[in-house]
Amino acid sequence: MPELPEVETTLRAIKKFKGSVLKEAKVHNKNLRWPVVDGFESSVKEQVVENLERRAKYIIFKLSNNKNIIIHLGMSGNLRIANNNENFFIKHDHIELIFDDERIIYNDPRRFGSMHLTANIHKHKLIKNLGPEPLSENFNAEDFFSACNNSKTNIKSFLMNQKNVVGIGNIYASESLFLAKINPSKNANKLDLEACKRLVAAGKQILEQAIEVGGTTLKDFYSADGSPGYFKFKLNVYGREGEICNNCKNSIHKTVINQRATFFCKNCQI
DNA sequence: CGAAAAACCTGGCAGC
DNA sequence: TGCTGCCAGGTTTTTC
Repeated sequence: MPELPEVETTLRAIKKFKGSVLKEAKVHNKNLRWPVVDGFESSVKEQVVENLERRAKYIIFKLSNNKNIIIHLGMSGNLRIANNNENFFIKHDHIELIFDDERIIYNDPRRFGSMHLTANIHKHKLIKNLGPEPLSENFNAEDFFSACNNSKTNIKSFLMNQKNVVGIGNIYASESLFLAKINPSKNANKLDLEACKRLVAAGKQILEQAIEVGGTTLKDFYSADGSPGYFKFKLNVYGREGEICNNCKNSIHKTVINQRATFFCKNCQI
């Protein structure tokens, strides 16, 4: 389910566990994208969750023993909250993080996600090479423009590369490029500063709006299949092949870039 | 080295 | 009803 807004929405839903004691973890299936380390359960047992934060698409639990749990949801992962008096499992519930009254359940059919334990977040291999947060000042037109200049790939792949900016996945890449009126196949090094300004602004706007509507789904967070996500966000191009462009009334086209479905308007996006 | 393709998995759906 | 093939919101690993 996750691009950055969905991860952020998930984080906000579980933020209430900050300050709580993680009584116990149960790993039912350790075979995720990478195996959950041996000793995970004993390492996190009875630790206070001192902070809950997000970096890129990773959710990070800071524990009182100075260890950190890192969670990535992959393509199909989600977290949900369940009451401990409901002994309710569904297929692909892999890990439980159990608190006094409630527990957080990690479910992931495709197991592209993962859960890690590390002492130093910033040295972790999945974290250390990440690019700027899209909603921060570190993601700005000037720096993005100079990075684009040094790239030979197309702008859509460039935008989805987490070294250049984090959090933008396949859906919001198409949506951002539509809003910025840039053709997804265009070489990154062909973008001028004005185009970069539009794209950076578009990316921030899309992500902020998606987070905003994601927040409205929080009330559904308890239901097993009520995962917050894309269904509330109004998409201009993604999944709309053959439909009418909301801007110019030509039809939306679909192509494949880097093995990923890509949607755009040939008329609006130059 | 950077860029492009393959790989990791399961489930849902269209088409036969 | 099956069965088959294709598609899916990510990112690492392998190949060129």
